[in-house]
Amino acid sequence: MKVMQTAQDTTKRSDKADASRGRILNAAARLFRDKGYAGVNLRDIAAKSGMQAGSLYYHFDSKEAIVTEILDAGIEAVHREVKTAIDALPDSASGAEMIQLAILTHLRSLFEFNNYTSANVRIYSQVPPQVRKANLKARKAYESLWGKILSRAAELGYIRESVDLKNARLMIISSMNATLEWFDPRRGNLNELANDYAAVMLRGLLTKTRS
Amino acid sequence: MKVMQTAQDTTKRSDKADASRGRILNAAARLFRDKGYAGVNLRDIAAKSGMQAGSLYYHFDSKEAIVTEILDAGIEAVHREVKTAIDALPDSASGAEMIQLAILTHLRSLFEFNNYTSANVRIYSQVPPQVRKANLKARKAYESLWGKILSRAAELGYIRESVDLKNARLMIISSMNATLEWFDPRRGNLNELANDYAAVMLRGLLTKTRS
DNA sequence: TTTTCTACCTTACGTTTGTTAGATTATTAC
DNA sequence: GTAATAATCTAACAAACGTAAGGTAGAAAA
Repeated sequence: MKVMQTAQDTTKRSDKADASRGRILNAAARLFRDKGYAGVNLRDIAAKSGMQAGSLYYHFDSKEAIVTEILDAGIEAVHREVKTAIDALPDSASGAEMIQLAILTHLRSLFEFNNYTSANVRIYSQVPPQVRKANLKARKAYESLWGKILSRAAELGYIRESVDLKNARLMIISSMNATLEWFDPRRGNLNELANDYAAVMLRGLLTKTRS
Repeated sequence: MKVMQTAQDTTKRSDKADASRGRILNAAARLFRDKGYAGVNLRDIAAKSGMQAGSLYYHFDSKEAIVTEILDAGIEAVHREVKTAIDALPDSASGAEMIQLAILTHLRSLFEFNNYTSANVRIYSQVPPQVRKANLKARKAYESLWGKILSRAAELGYIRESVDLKNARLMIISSMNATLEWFDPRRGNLNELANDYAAVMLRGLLTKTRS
């Protein structure tokens, strides 16, 4: 199991310690996502990681340290994925294509790659203030990536002038995150969801004739 | 302070007990919304209600009983508000007008009327399974109201045929709920937010010429 | 005025919580 | 093979938790 490492964390560790850290983070991310920050205790995390609660402290300083790392990894993962996908697009890509691809990639990060991004979305508001503060820089950076995507599309004339880009950016991101509350990737098709989402965001619900 | 009463709860109580119950529910709803279900303890709720933790048990059987009542009241409030608003529209109203009004009213319930609806949105996924189950009927009923709104608009020809109405209903509701994560009604204008939201949902981001 | 009941307070219980320290086992270095 | 280090276990702690039981002040009823 390859371990996710945040940008700040460049500590060298043995393979075994790395694997254990990874199991702890994976287990904690899943639990946090499902039960909230305060709803999860260290004994549950330890049990799911195949160890005792006290052993967690060999790898982490505190519960806050665990959740801090998960929050950062969650944003960094979706940021990296979306940036990579967008950068790979040809210059000839339209604004609609850019936004559609960004939507698909963000949703994939939420549901497919790991639980870190979804855990971040779910528990960010419940976490102690200093933890939230530590995650803010990464969050702003990701929001800024969407700002660039939208403003590039706007410069090329793809976006209606009446649209407030600052609001639209937060609307899109938070709307996608909200799919966590109802969409089940085991029952529905993620690609179809992304298509439906992009269609509504880009073209709206209304017919053109009677709008 | 008038107390919100769920449909099931027809118990007669003295004015004083009613007022105390109301303070407890208001305090708990606010705290749950801000810190999550497990993140709030009964001593905090009691302190904000001007009493001691043990006294809560004169009014409620348990922490679960408190949160159950809050969740129900939250959905019932937004349901009632949206239904009242829609029913007051003239028959000549267009699909766009209906949906726009429903969006505005839902957002107002989230941010203005009380904290019950926002508490529901925030903590529903973290609450014990039996509490979630108890709230499910009210949730389904509210979703069904949106289903009616959208299908009526669709019958009248206002909605693009390619739009999946089942998905669209959940998309709209959860997207509005997601504004809780970033919109601050003390800094932004709620009516403008609702207008922006409705504009994107109904007409999308794209210009018509280059879509 | 006395009695009764309502709406609390006080205190305490058993459990669960995050965390620590020391003992113990597994792995690596020599 | 032995020593050293790394990784984990065991056991316990102090605090915080939901909850229960019995007491009390004030209002209402008699």
